[in-house]
Amino acid sequence: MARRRRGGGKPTIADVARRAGVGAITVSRALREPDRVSEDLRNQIATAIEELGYVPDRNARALASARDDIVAVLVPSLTNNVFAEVVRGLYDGLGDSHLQLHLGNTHYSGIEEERLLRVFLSQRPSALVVSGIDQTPAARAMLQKAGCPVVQIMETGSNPVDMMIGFSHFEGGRTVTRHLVEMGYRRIGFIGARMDPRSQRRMAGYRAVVEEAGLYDPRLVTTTPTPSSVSLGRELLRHALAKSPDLDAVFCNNDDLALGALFECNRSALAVPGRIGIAGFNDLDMMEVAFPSLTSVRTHRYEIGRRAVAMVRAALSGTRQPEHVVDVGFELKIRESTSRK
Amino acid sequence: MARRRRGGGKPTIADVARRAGVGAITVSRALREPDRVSEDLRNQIATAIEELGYVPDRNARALASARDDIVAVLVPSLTNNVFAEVVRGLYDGLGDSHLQLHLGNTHYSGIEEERLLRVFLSQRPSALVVSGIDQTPAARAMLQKAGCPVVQIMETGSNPVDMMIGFSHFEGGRTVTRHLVEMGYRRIGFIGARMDPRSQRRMAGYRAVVEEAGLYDPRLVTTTPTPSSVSLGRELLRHALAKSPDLDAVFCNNDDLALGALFECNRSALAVPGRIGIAGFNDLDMMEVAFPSLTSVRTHRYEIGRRAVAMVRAALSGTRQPEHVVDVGFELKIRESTSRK
DNA sequence: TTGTACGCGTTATCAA
DNA sequence: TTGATAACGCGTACAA
Repeated sequence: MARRRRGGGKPTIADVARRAGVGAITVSRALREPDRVSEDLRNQIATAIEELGYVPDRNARALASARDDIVAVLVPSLTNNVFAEVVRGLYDGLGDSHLQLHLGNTHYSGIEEERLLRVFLSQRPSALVVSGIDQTPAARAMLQKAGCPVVQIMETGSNPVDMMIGFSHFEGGRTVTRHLVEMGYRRIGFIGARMDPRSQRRMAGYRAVVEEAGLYDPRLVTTTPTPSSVSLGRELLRHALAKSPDLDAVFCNNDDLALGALFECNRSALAVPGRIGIAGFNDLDMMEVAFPSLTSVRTHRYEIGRRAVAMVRAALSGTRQPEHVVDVGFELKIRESTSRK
Repeated sequence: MARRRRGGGKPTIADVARRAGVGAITVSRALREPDRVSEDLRNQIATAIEELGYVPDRNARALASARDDIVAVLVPSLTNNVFAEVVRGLYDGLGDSHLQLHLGNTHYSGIEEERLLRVFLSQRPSALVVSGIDQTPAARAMLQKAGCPVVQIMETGSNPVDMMIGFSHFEGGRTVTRHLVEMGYRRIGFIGARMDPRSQRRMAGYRAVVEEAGLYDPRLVTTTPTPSSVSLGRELLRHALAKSPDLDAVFCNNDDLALGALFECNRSALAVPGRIGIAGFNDLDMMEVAFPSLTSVRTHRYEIGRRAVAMVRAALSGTRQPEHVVDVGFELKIRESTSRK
């Protein structure tokens, strides 16, 4: 009988208004700025909403107000513990703001990052959070004219699109390697998986130190583009030992590899840290618990997530902070796995 | 001079149309159904889009077409490896469809799930994917009248809101425990963290088996609402041993706990599996690599993600599959940690 | 193959 | 404090 609407027949703000005997705009206001609507009307409206089961349509709202409460986030991986914690930080940073996170997984691919950027941009997000500093030129261009705050996370560099928060992976790599040298290891290897830009910079840090110490030997380096895993750590260490039987320490590109390396040593009865020293990167929870406990570099990924959102919120509310690039640093955690007597 | 638009002055489809010398609708079509537009115009339009840097507005599109390509996904955690892999499966299941994932993290809270459901519903998603079968009554009601396909994942049960794909955690718990009994362990403990509904059902499976075998003893059970971690596994095993020094095996609620338990045994020189048998749940990559390798239950979370999206796509295209509830099962992986000679 | 008129549900603007 | 009206940018229906 009644003319059918195009949509699924869901109640609209007009239905609520009619039922509450007020204008549509008043309902709109009651929802967004309750203070500006008299208590009487507010109650009538609330009742009508309840009875009708009205749910506001975000699309219409975004269209009409030319704004949107979405923060689009691009990370290379969700499975990777490190980024999972960044995301946790981002969520927690939201607090009581009305912002919503929109997650995109680039799978460590610049092309995919570009594609997702296009998709997300079409949502007219309030802000953009992207990982790393190695965007493709096209992606960078899109970021530049996005017309909203942009935060690059997990790394620091000299050419921020807008804001930036992270740390230097190169310095991280240097720090662990220096520690290994100081502990007296001389045949210090590097094993790395995936070898994304950040991994490469950590490796560059490693190389800088061993070269400076006159300890560099290409046969000590074992990498693969394969994604990282504990089992891969085991394999890579085996390869490394096959190539250089006199290897006496390894800086593992990340903690999963380090754990795999430890298990391989256990299985082959190679004493850690006596025969072989092991160090990882990121300092996941398990590193401290392992036996022997594993040296690693603690990165502040949760904090990075939190503060990235804080930066976004500050920018959105106009109170943009003076420092657009913040380096949260890292912390070397020396443990049993590199402490030979 | 020119009247300013309300929006940020971003180019619209009308701008593109004007520049390309065609009607707006033709641009719209060129974007969505390129085949229905002559090649000439298509090229002109593409050029205009390029020059203007036009990005379509998804909000306007969703509003006008009363449809949306978003699949809203609610998971209890993103940090948890298990759900991270589910999400990976979901992404991969998308394939070449135009669907987009919208992720929400409920933090294992029914209240938060309710809140997010409301938020997501206001986006009028094309489909909904939620974790588990323990929604609050209010959440369940919202799901029921969502007016779109709904998939409950990671568990099976008898009252699907719509579709469902997962496995029985109760059976999973029974299977591991039975294995432990069969291997001759007699003082079989259970350690569990977080104790969300799925953990509880696994524990119920454990209890069913040990009771049947006349082996049940409440002092063998150690649980905590604290989120799971490797270090917590270590602590819980320590507590368990303090309470029951004769403990000879543990079914760990998940693999992180199992790894922590293993490290604690290593550290305390308790032979695994000789003195203590250890079994985990989920079968993460590291379980096979550990020394000794760790028995676990392989769950098909990636597959669950993939197939959940497949079910959504089928439902959306009308070719709804006959079976609305699918049980993908699990697989007991027997390894060194429970194989005493 | 292309275009015109109109509606989608909401909010901004301005007036009452 | 409240309301009428006109956008917001795009897609549908129908016509050309």
